[in-house]
Amino acid sequence: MVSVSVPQKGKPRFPTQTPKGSPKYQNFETKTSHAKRSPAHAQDHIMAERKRREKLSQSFIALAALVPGLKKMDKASVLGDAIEYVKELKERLTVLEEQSKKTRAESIVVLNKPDLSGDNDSSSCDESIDADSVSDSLFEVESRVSGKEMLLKIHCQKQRGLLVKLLAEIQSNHLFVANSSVLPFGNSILDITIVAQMGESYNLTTKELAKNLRVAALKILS
Amino acid sequence: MVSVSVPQKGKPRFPTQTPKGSPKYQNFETKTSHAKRSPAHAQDHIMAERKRREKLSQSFIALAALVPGLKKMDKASVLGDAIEYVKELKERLTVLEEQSKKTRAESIVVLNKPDLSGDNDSSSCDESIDADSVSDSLFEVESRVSGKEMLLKIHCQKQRGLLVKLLAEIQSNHLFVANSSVLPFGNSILDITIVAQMGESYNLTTKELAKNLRVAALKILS
DNA sequence: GATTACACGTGATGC
DNA sequence: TGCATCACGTGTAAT
Repeated sequence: MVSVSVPQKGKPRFPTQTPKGSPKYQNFETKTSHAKRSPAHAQDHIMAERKRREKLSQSFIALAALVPGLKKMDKASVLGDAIEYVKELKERLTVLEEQSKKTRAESIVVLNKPDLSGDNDSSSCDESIDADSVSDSLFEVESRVSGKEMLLKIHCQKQRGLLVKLLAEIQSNHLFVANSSVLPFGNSILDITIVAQMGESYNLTTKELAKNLRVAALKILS
Repeated sequence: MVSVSVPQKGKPRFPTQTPKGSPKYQNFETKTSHAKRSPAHAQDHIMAERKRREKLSQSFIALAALVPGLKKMDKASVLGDAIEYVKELKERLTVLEEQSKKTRAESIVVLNKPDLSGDNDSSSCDESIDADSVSDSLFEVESRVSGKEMLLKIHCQKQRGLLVKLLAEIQSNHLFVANSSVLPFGNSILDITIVAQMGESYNLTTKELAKNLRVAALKILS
């Protein structure tokens, strides 16, 4: 229950308006040791401090409004819960961002042609597959994701038994083939297009999947 | 209610440890109007207040540590920047969550065009598409040439009569279809792969061909 | 009564 | 010089 502070009569919890007129009379005669201050200055000081406090209180209220599930409206509780909330938000954000990286943003990966769109992955460009050994053999993988379906395009050299091998590898990666097309192109090229259902436990990046497929395809050539 | 304050010694900004030992002696003799308090109680009160303040200050520090790019360590600034930061985190989270929902559940994820503003209804059919989404409509063309064959890949929105229109356009561009595959992908995406023989008089660039195909496809939506 | 929390006035300090 | 910020002690409610 996030309730705003109830208006008090005697002592407002969060004073919306300052009293402004407080007829306080300083004890002007007791200048004990140090000449303290000019009365006008003292009043200015008081007012400034009031303003500062009110600003802080308003910020507290504003912060409390952003934190869901606040039980106590304590300053300490507001701060503490806000701290935990920020931590939680950060955590969720990093998780989601990581997940998003895996599926969406760079879900088009073309092997053997890294210079397709100039879109360079700065963070996880670690596994640069040794394209040297297979630079002569054509093998490109491209994938797109829509919902729980994946569209997989493989453009490669025609090899005997390649399709079965690829389909087996796909299935062992928790991708279940729903539709496929194999088009011969030229003399020695196959253009394979596959629509597959992504299993619940599928969690590979496109790059990882492409690597697996390529490795599977390379085993035939040995 | 002019409170007499005792002079303090140090003034730590964020006191890490409380002084604990302040030998303050109240003016016990002046019970002006109200018998104020027992001295021991007063000391307890002071200590409790100190503890509370320190707790708050520590929370301020902890909160400030979570907010990146903090310039001022003001209490007001910490609160204000924390508020803005929480808002920003929330915003980014909702955006990412929405995006994730769209990717996992249904709808279309347009690759290579991450900035989709069109919020399309997932359940409804694709017969009512306003002009805004038309211009952003997914339509990607990719072509490869091997000898006198062309491999043509078209990734686009599913439209009634689209395939015939495309094939007609292809043929009118001196490309003669030898093989074709049309795979539905998701609810409203078609992935078309075509192998065509390039006629003798074919002399278009890929870009021109893609443009012709796109224009032909757009005519259906009118 | 004891504990907790708050706003207030105030002196000190740094810019 | 002010001006802003701070921690402090204190009175006062509410729990």
